Amino acid sequence: MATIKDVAERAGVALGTASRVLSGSTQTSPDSRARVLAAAAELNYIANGPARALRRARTDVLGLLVSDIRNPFFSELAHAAETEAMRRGYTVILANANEDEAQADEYLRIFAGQRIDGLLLSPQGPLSPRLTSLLASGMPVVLLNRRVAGLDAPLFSTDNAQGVGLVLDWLQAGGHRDVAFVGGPTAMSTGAERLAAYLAGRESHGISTDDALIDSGDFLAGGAAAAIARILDRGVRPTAVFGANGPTTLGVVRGLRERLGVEAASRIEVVSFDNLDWFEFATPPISAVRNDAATIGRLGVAGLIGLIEGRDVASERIETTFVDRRNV
Amino acid sequence: MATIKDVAERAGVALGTASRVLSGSTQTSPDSRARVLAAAAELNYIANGPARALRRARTDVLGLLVSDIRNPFFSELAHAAETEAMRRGYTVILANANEDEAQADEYLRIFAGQRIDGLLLSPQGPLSPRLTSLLASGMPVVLLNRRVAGLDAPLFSTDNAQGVGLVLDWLQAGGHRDVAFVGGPTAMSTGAERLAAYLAGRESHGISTDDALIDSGDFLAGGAAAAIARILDRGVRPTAVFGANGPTTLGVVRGLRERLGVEAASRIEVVSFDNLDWFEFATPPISAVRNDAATIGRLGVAGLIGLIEGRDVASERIETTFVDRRNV
DNA sequence: CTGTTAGCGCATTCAC
DNA sequence: GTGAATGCGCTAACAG
Repeated sequence: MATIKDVAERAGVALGTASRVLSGSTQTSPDSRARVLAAAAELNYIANGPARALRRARTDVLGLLVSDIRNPFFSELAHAAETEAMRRGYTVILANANEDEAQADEYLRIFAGQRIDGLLLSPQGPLSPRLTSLLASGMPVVLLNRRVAGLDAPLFSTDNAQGVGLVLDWLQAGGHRDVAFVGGPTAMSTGAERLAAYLAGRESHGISTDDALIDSGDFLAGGAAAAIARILDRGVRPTAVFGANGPTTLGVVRGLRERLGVEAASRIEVVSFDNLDWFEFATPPISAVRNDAATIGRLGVAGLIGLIEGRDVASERIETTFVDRRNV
Repeated sequence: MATIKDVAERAGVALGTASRVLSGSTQTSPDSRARVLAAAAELNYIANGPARALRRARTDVLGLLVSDIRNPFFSELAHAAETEAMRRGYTVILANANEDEAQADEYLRIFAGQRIDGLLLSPQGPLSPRLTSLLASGMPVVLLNRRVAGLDAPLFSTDNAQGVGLVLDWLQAGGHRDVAFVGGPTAMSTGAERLAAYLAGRESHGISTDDALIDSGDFLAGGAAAAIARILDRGVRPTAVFGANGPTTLGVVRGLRERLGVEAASRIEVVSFDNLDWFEFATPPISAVRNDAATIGRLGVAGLIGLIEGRDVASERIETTFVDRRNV
């Protein structure tokens, strides 16, 4: 692999000059500039990132820690974040915490070792010691969609209350009274906020306040199926079910069909936070809050770069829209 | 951030001793070992990756270039690859080519700059100059699922012919004669192989050889919907449709419903290469080849590490299984 | 077993 | 505007 020294030799200039041409801001003569560029092209020169990072004390790499890349919300977010980062000259390292705190911590260690310039974090749980020490070391951090107690960083997140409001309006318009709610872990701000907004708004939307209709899973299909089963076990018979995120709604539909059979399940309307490809094919079609992962990813990266460059960055709430599939 | 020098000072040993304890293979006295470890823990020492990489001329980082992380096949693959890599002491940098050659090339450049130790590649198209020069520089590479002409690297891929065989058996068992096939780009080996296997086997499985029933999209929903529309425009009326990958099947179902209406579409059986969460909810349920992305990712990483460590690595075909949802 | 030293590739400082 | 020299943090080679 060619080094900058090789380039300089071939161009007949000193190493410093080559460096200035290739990455420096300082002026260089048109002549040496042309010769260095030519030499670099001929040698197929690509600067050694680690060496550059060592010298400059920055890597132009951002770390993105999400809970599960297999969740379409996060894969869309990751995709958008990566695109935005690349556009701005940064590279993203993606890590999956698997909704597991220990693994999240391990990745934070790896990120620290790689000397990332900043961290995009969708936290799994409370503030870990490693995260605390990362913050203490001055690492720029932005939060994606989930808040964490004790961490004062800009947050880019869905407007959960607004999204739940759209669902409540839709439920009311459909004349539902007995509505089951399957939420996520209340330890996550997303889970807590969606539940809180639902509880706060149900009465004014003509929805039963019977708490037998409320249960929570783990924001994954398995936990949600178990939650809807528990609700049905209490003897209540909802006419509609609200799943608080994409995987939850998947589990809800599975659970309803297993428990009640396909026929009876098809008489229950399902509505979801997070809009998935297949909702249009369900029986009946599933209406949903469109949760704009791409915007969150894009704004998160922009905010993080702002932080890295020393600017003030404010949190942002991203509005949702609603996809009504009731009468299509 | 503490350096190894700080650790050595605090432990009262020389820099070299600290290095040996922290990452060296050579023996050190239990005493210095304990003191260095204690000092490192107290200082919250995390080795500077770039400096280490510079000196060792390796980064312990693998690059993974996929075509679209939003495709569940790849997000599952990426997840498995990342987990396996971490288990073996490597970090993965994930890049999305967006099914775009120029972007793929740009990422190869970034990978080269980061001095990754090896590359997991799911190629987009033909051999680009940059890929050629990467290979020429001795970069270890394994191919995931897609072959590329002129590149002789170990390939870890689905057994496409075997998977298509399972579909053909299932179609025959269902008594289908008029079957539409919606494939992907034949420039991709995946697309070409699935089509070839289908064409080769259809006659012996009692399926019409009318080529009006065959068309191809881009392995994305949009292209597939257009392809099934073209097929219907030719006046043929299939009783079953075979979608050659997950997004394709999504597009097929959309296209059928748009074109024929929900009622008529529900009388057409759909079968898919790649098994998606929602197939059980479709009307009628969609049977599918389970394409084991996780195994491909895991074996790919294992193979790549083998290459990096100088071992011989053989290509592997991963068998598929079939999820029959016809009579559930 | 341990201390000392060189140098990985680069950006940058200091002379000129 | 350019050349020479320095050192980022670390590992490995060498000498003891």
